[in-house]
Amino acid sequence: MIDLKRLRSEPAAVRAALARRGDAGLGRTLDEVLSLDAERRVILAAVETQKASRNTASQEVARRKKNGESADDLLADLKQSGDEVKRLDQQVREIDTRLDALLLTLPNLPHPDTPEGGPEANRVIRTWGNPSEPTEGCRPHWEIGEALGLLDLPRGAKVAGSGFPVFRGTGARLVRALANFMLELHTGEHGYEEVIPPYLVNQTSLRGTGQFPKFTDEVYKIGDDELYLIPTAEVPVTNLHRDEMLNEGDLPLAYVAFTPCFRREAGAHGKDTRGLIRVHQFDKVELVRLVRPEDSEADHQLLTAHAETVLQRLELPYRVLELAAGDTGFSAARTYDLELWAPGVGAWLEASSASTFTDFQARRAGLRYRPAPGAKPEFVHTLNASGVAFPRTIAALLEVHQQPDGSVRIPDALIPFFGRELIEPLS
RNA sequence: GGAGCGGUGGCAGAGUUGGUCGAAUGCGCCCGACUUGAAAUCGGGUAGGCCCGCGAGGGUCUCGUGGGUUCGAAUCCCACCCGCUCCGCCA
Repeated sequence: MIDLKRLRSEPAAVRAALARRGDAGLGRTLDEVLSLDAERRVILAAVETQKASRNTASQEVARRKKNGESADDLLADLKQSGDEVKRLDQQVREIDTRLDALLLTLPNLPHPDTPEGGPEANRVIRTWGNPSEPTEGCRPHWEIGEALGLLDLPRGAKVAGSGFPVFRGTGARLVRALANFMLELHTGEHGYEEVIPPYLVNQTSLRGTGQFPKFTDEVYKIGDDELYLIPTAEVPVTNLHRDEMLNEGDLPLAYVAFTPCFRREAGAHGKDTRGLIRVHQFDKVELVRLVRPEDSEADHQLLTAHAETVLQRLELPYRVLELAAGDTGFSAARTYDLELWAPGVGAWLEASSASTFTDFQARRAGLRYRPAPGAKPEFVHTLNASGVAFPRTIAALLEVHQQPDGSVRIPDALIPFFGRELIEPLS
C-alpha cells in the first residue's frame, strides 16, 4: 500500500515513480484515488461537524436527565441530526471501500536507482564463478536425474499432474541434505531464527504481502475453507507479526523457513517448463527480515549476500541482476535476482529473488514498531530473499558438477549433510 | 461437529440496571525529586487511526469484526471471526 498522505502532498513525484513501471493504467487509478480522496475529505468535514454538535447536545441531554429536567425539546433535533450523520457516514463508508480497493491494486514505488525500462533493462551487477560454455557431453538435469535415479517426473505427473516432481532415493536424500545445509548456514552463521509456519494461509495474510487482490490466479485455493496454499514462505512468515506493535529493540527480526511452495503458474505452460525449471510444487528456504526503515537499504545488501553464500558454498556460478523498474514485482521497491548458470540447458536460472518492500507490506499488514519509548509508531520495512529455491538449484548442481563418467560431484560444503562425495551412476 | 466461557490500551486486568468511560488499577516505559551513583520511595506523564491547522491546538472514530436499536452503546440485539475448557471424531 502506498502512502495516501504522500500521494496527496506530492502527487507528481508519486505519479512519476509509478510511471516507471510502464503500466499506463496506473495513472488513471491515481486520478481516481485522488478525486475520491478529495471527495471523502469534504464529506468527512461535514459529518464530523455534525457529530460535534450532536455530541454537545447529547451531553446536555445527559446533564438534564441527571437533574431530573426535561430534554424533550432537544430530542427531536437530535433525532434529525442522527439521521443526517448516518447518511453521511454511509457515504464516507462507500468511498472508503472504493478507495481501499483501488489502493490495494497500486504497486510499490520503484526505488529511484532501479534501471529505467522493462525486463530488457535488467542490469547485471556482478557475476561469481566461471559460467562454462555447454560442452559436448554436457547433459541437462532431467537426463542426469533420470540416469542416476534421482528424479521421477512421469510418476509425479501421474499422481498429481505435470509440474509435480518426485524426488526419490538419492534425489530425496539430496533435497534433505540441501535443506539442512541451508538451515544450518542461516541459523548458525547468519543469525536467523528458524520457523515452521502454516502452509495454508487466509486471505488477510495474502493481502498483507501483496499477492491479493491482484494475483489470485497464482495461488491454489482450498475452496471449502477459504484457505490458500502458500506460494512462498514469505506470506506466513511476514504475516507472523501482523497488527503487532514491536519495540525498537525487537528489530531487526530475521527468520528462516524451509517450506514447500505451491504455484499455479497459470498461463506459463510450454515455456521453460522442462524438468525442474518451472514446477507447481517446490521446496524453498526463505529468509525474511523486519527492520527499521533507516536500515533497510544496508539490510538488503546483507540479505542478498546471505543468499549468495549458499550458491558460493555449493560452488555454483551465478550472476546478480538488478531488476529494472518495469520488471520489479508488485510489492517490491528493489529486487536483486540471483541466477544460476545451468550449462546443461544453457540458460540462467533464477534461484533467488532478494527484495526490499520498504513500508509497502508493512502498511498492508500493520507491521509497526515504536522507534523509541513513548515515540509515535512507525511502519517497519520488510525484506525477503530465497535462500534458496530447490529445483533450479538442484538442476544447476547436477549440470555444473556432472562428471565425464556420468557421476555428480557433491560440493565440499554439502558433504557433511549428504554423507557422500559423489552420486554414482546406477549399476 | 456439539456445549459452555471469553475477546478491553505495550502487557495484565476492572468496567455490561445504556449517559462526563477512550476507559479504574497494576506492571512496563518517560520526565522530575531524593541519592556520590543505583535501587527503593514519592510526584507527574504515557493508546491508536483519521480530518482540519504553518503551529499551538481542535474535532472525530475505535473496547474482536460487521450490521442494528437509541438523542446517546465497551455496556442491549443480530451475524461472523478468533481463543480457552469439556464432549464427540481423529493422525
